[in-house]
Amino acid sequence: MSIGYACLVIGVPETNMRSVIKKNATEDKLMEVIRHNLHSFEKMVDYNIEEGVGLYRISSDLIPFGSSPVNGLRWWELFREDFERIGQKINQSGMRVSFHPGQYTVLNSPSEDVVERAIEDLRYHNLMLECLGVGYEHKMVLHVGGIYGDKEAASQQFVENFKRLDEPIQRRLIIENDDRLYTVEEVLEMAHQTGSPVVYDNLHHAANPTDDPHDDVYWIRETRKTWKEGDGRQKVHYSQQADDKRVGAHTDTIYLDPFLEYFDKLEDKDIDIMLEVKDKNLSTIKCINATQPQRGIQALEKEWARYKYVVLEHSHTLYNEIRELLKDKSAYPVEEFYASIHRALEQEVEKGQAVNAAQHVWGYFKDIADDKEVRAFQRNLQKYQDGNLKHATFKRQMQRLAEKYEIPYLKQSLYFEL
DNA sequence: TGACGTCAAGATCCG
DNA sequence: CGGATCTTGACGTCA
Repeated sequence: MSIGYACLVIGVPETNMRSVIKKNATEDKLMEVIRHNLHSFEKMVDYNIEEGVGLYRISSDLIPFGSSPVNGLRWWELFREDFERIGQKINQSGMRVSFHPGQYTVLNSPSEDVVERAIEDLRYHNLMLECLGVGYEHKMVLHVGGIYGDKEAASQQFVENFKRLDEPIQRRLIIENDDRLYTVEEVLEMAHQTGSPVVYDNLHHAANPTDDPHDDVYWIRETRKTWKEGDGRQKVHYSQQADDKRVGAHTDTIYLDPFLEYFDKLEDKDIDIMLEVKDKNLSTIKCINATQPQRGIQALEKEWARYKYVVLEHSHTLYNEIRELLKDKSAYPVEEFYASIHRALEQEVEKGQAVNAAQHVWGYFKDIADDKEVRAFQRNLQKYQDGNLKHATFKRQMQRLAEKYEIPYLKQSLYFEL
């Protein structure tokens, strides 16, 4: 069983992705951005290995205009060594990677041009997986596409166009129920014709249910049957409904109570769960820790190192409570730990508390900062207290110092991210 | 024609 | 001039 996240990571240095707009897409610029993005990708893979994250979705934007004539670079040759090196890390660690071409890759479109570009886009994604040298259990997830006034005909069109894909791409492709058009039942019907495994997305199902009501357990059981030898473990997407947003919009973070309820009900734990959530790796580590008590209190202490200053800033009371909670080294109070962090983050940041936290952080610099930096900090602190400097700006100044003085403990702190 | 989703680039504003 | 903040891009479908 693995739990994973999509594309981006929070609070890990050197993992940002860059992009290029069409009018600036010169060869030089494309080379530079691809090199940068591959470096970031490798750092994310390293992070995943370090943290024991076994499932990861790679960003489709890794190669800008990867499937478009705008990018004429033979990137698969130019960066062959990078792909191979990263692929080896993936294979050696047992990590499973995937791609999820977006809502604009539409295989069943009535427009031949759109279909051709969708095929080209899938080739691009598949080529990256081949460059990495990963097996066919590393998949590409696709939505079915549009309806165009006749769902039955559009479904048949999907099946027809599927046949046009190269054989390796057919083997990689898996299809997912979406939140508006194709229900899991309809996707299963197509999957029976194409032989594709089906990814069950619980929130899409809630937003776009089948006529006959069935629960997640039922649909996970049904979609499991589409996963065959060589496809790897069954994969599902999991997310939670944000109360204050439209139906189908997911929460910013995964709430452990409903997640654990979902998890406990899973009939077969031999499954990979891709979380779709704004806080990405943060929820992933939380859910991994919550389902793997054998990780021990060290796992929570490691988490605490990242969260402590942002918690302190929100609530001194909860900061102290969590410190108490972690004192018993034989216990594993994972649910209380994350519940307290969540409660803290929900609280408004009060100025006095923010100043207190900032002074804790400043402690890392006070002996190494030069006079100019010391004066700047004191000036900013005063300005912030007087209401003349935004909280975020004040913190960004300190983040710069953390980067300049290469302080690992602060560079990985969520104090600068949440 | 806007909404949908996403995030960084580009553009512009400000001190 | 550098940094902060706002707008655009890139994609296809549907209402």
